[in-house]
Amino acid sequence: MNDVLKIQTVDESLARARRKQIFLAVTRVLARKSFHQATVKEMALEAGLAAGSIYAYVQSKDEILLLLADSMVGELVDALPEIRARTHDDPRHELLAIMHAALDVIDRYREAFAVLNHEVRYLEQRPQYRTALKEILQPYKEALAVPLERGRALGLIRFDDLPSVVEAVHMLCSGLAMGASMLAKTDKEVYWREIAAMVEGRFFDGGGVSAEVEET
Amino acid sequence: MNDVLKIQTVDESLARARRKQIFLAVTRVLARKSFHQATVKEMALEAGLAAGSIYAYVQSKDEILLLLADSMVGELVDALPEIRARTHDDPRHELLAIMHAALDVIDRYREAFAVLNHEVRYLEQRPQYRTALKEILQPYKEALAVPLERGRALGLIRFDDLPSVVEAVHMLCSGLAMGASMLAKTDKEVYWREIAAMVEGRFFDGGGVSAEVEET
Amino acid sequence: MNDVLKIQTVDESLARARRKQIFLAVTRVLARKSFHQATVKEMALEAGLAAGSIYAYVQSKDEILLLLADSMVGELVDALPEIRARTHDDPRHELLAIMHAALDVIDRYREAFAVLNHEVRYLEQRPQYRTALKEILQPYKEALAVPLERGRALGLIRFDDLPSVVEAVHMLCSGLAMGASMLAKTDKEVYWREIAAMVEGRFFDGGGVSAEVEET
Amino acid sequence: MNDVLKIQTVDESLARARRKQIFLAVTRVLARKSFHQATVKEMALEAGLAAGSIYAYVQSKDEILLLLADSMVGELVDALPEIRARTHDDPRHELLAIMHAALDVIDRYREAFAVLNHEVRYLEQRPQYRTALKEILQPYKEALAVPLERGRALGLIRFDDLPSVVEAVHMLCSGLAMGASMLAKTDKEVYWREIAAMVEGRFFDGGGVSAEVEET
DNA sequence: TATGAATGAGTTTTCATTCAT
DNA sequence: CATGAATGAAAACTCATTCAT
Repeated sequence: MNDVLKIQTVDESLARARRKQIFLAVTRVLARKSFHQATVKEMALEAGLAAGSIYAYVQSKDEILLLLADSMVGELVDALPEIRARTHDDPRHELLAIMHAALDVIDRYREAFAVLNHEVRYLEQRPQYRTALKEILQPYKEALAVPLERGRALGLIRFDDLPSVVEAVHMLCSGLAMGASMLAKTDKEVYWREIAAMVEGRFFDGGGVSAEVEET
Repeated sequence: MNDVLKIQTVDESLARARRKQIFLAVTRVLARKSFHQATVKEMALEAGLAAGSIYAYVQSKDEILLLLADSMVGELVDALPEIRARTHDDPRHELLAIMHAALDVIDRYREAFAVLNHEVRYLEQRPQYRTALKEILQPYKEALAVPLERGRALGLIRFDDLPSVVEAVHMLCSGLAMGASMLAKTDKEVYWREIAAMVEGRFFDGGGVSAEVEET
Repeated sequence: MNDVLKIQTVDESLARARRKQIFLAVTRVLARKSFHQATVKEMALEAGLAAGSIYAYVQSKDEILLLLADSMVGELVDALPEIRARTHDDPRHELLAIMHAALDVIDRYREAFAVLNHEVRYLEQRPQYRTALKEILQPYKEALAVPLERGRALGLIRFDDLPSVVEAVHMLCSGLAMGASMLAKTDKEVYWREIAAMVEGRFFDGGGVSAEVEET
Repeated sequence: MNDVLKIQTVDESLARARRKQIFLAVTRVLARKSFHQATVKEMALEAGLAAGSIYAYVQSKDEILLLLADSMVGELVDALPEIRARTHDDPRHELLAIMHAALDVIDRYREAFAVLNHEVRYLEQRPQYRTALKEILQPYKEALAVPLERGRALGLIRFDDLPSVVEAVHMLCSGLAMGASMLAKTDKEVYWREIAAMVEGRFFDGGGVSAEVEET
């Protein structure tokens, strides 16, 4: 959980549970309605809270979007240790595994992500949200940076500006995920396999890990 | 202009002009704000109309989205005669040219299209809008069907279900356009060239018109 | 037609026809909707006029109610010569015949009268309308006054304050008409017959009854 | 309080109090203005609520009319136990006493009733309101049915179709009340005495309870 | 912390009225 | 006089947010 969303909490673990509750509830609501059609009350009730109680975890309706982003990044970050253990410090494997994990999260919370992806445009126009979002995405971007940096150190990949490469990888993930969500299940698998190959080719000048990725 | 949006006006040419005014105004507003942040009043004023006057051309705020779709399809349809003249009944050329024109329209009204693309999900949940949208998109889909049908007649392309191929082509266009809008100008050109090749390969099993398309 | 509703008119007979048109149209509309649910446009169109044209005959929506009253009184007044000829200056006959004619008019334009009867409360709270209404009803009340006065001159009826007796007779008519409109056709005939007897008894034979009436 | 008007409140006793507040406030407002001239805000403020708060107790402005009906019927129903105790199961006494109580309620909330009586026409054209109104009036009509049924069982009164007799009695009450509201206090007493006699004569073929009724 | 009634600013929408043609 | 597009004031209604309990 990111600092941005920490509000005075006596019992941090309870708060964590509540935020998860809210996140899942909002996800469910967004499968039925747009963010603007959905009311705060509706989301609170779906989360098992009273109308006003959600404001103990979020300062405004718009901040619910930040909570969404934070929760998704949280799920991804939780998966990192296992990924790192599994990929044995191989930067190529690690990058692809992280991307795959990201795609999984996005696909799992498809509607919420779609909404988030759309609303982010307008959120970013307000400095406060721009900053908050940046902070929330930080751990995710750092996770992507690790294998990229190591790959550069090992001479497997060449680039000057780390942030922009990270950004490119991220956009690739979200773009793909959104595109993929329009396709049928089988196509999706094929699609991702191609993507893996493409990423590998684009960023690492060939290699052969893509075949393994799909199994994960 | 589609029947769906005809309201009460007798002087159709005035109404046509007003709708265009509104369309352009809304496009401008959506470059600044989300559809839900923007008020009807704001859009009306931007169009040079008084707050309530927009309701002579649209029955509700949501119907403004239909007007957007209708106007975009209108621009595309207006370009068809020239395309048909230029492509001399060559189905491959014609299909690609229409797709290119569609991408142009989408790119020209980028923000409006992004909004439309997002809101359509919710619009389609309401039967009245679902029907209206279908009617509005009809001419565009028919335009795509023409070269596909002719291609099939000439044995250049093989498929059973026309509507689903049309749908696939359409999704390709809108998906690409949305993806492309995230990229820089130069990348976009490359992107489209690849697309053209891909479409050609996918739908016509090889050929060589993609190079010409990009010049258009 | 009463002065109150005369607006600058080049051709008075055309204007008269238009007012009748409007009156009948409004009557038809009020059979379907309440005065407040009905729009000025709707009433104008029903009368075969364009939305704004009705304002050449009426200064505001509320004034349409005056037009209604004026038209009804007009129909009654038009019937007077025939009534007078028929009743040969017999005050009892004449009074009853006028009341009957009034009931006919009210019954013919039932819905319009019901609306008028309801709205009059609020109309009368505004001095301008109070005055206008008074003027409009003037000819009708004068018509009632004639047989009453003659009856008094002939010693058939005794009262001091003419206006309050007229008012009482008028309230009897409108009250009866409204009550009668709830009853079935046959009952109505019986009802009116009883009324006629009652009026005659009350005003012309009863002696002391008239004294009570004027106090009300 | 009828189910039709139950909205979202758990604390029913608070809601009950609020509805009474609103009822009385609206009654006061309708003494000054027509239902259509009065704004929802005005009625809410008169009830000591903020502009939007009234919508926690009523779903639309029109539903305020249902609340009026419901409150009036409520007052009548509250009076029933006492009436039944007082009339010792004498159907004639009981029917007249209920009618008298109904007339009292109508007279107490004269303006509100007049408005209701007028608007009901239009309300009943919409099925939802028609049903709701029926439900609201149910207890009142049942109350009238009791003595009528018992009277029939005792052979004091003869009829085939209970509902239409109930309807007739109800129309008598409301018609009378509306007519009576035009008259001065003293006349009213006389009027009611006559009514009682009439009802008794009409429904019970003679008897002598009318004299007692007026004292109540 | 949790609740949910109350708030009132903000939006959509309607429509009586005006006025240039 | 007639028209009907345009106006904009006014109203109903919604709902994010607050706060006393």
